[in-house]
Amino acid sequence: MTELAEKFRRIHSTPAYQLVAEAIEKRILSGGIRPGEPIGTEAELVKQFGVNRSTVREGIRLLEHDGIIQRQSNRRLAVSLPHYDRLASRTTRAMVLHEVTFRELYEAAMALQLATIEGAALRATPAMLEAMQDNIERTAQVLGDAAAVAALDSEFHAMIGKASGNRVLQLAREPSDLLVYPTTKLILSKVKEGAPRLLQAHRMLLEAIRGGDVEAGRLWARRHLNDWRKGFERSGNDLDQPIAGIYLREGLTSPS
Amino acid sequence: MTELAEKFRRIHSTPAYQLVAEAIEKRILSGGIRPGEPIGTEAELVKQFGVNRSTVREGIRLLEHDGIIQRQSNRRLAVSLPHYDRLASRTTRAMVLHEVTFRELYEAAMALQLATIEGAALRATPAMLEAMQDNIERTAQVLGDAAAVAALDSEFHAMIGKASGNRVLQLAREPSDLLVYPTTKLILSKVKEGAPRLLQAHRMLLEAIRGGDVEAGRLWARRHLNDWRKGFERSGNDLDQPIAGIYLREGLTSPS
DNA sequence: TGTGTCGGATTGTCGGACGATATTTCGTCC
DNA sequence: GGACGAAATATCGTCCGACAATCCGACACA
Repeated sequence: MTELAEKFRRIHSTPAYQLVAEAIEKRILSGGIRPGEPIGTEAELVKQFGVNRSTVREGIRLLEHDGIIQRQSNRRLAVSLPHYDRLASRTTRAMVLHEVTFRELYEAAMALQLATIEGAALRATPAMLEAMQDNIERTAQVLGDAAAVAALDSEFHAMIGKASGNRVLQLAREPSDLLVYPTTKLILSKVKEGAPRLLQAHRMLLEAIRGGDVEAGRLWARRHLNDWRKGFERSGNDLDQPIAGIYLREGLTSPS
Repeated sequence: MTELAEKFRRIHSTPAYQLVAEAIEKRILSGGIRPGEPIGTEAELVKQFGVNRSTVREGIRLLEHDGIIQRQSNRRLAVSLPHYDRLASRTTRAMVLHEVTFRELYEAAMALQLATIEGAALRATPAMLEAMQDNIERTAQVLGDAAAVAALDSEFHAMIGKASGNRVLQLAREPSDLLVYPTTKLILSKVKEGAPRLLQAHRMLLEAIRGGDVEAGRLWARRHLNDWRKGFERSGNDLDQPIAGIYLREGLTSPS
């Protein structure tokens, strides 16, 4: 090959449907259309952009998929706030495909939990505390049922996330949670003393949050997650295995 | 209306294009088709699913948008690993729409930075260290240019992320980084002593990582981010303002 | 070996169409 | 005049068929 004196930028023509999506997205992000406001029917967009309806449809599908627009009961399109679940499940998918290991998950979850607990201890509202208390009571009543306890555990941690009052943290945590807590069911069904320990940890966490005791919160969060790790290993799993296997076995969590 | 004794679950037929997307996605996630392998042409998918090409196209657009399939030079569709940037920019977008505040960002970034530094101190490879050293030297040479320093700062932190060897952490961090570091430019151009302090922090961080000194790493990461916060406030901004404003003013970072 | 040409395959875009639903309009009846 | 129900309308999901642009591979040619 002869050496190129001047390198040319790679030619890249953007297809029309992407331009449509980007145009709408830009308008939304810049605040031109606020969440809840209608975005116009397909026919109107066809007229405005001067492209075929098929093209418009391919474009809006992308935004719809991202959750920044939504069809309301009218069937008309309206701007909406993307819900966390949606993003989390995407990220989770990426993690599966990238074959990240449980160790990576554990490490990240630890950092995020500690920060979340801290936020919750400082900012939890009485209503949140009450909801968590309720969750704990329900957990106590189904202590023998691994699946039920796992589900309540997941709910409990989601509550802490909400109570932290930090949506960035919540957004960062959710994908990991989506992977960590499903394995809890697996662990609880194999490790007998798991459920009582989990309940005890939840109780102490709530107490710490209620008292605004950051240090106690961090301590128990650490213990709680370490319990998870020990249980994970004791139930015959290796922290360095990729998450894909278990994740698939447990079934995909597809939020509609 | 007569009262319904039994409430029926709301009927909800999933549109065909979504079914197409889900079917392909499931096959990919379960490992049926590995990254790099072709997925078939549109015509083939039309035959297999028994729906119209328009419908197939709407379906594959979604997966293509998520980055789990890609068109290769053949124009044929192939499975691919979703790149982090793509997810990060989605998440960033969500943060803007949800009007999260800089304080939330700061808090989350702090937790994630500390964890990342820790991982990097334990696992950074010589090649990564060298790249970081190079970044520092380049930074020293453009110390007067706020934009250049900010870009190199962003690069430096991306390197730490990679060096941490924890992809979950990286995935969690990237969206915050995408929002924190752009504001660095703003800060550096208003706070004179910012650039030298930033450089100093980078030097100490690298030293800590090189020496595997976790505590020093955490210390300097904390200082570094606190500098960012102080600079942010000193340049006339309020931590409790939503990120939307500045983010838009600085322009959208649209990858690809 | 490197270059022009041709045919087939595939995609991006288009125009038009139909049935199913939800919304609106409007006439009827009290 | 207002409530009610039916008809007209709007909108979406899906389908069909079509065309140009582009890419790939093969083949001839220098």
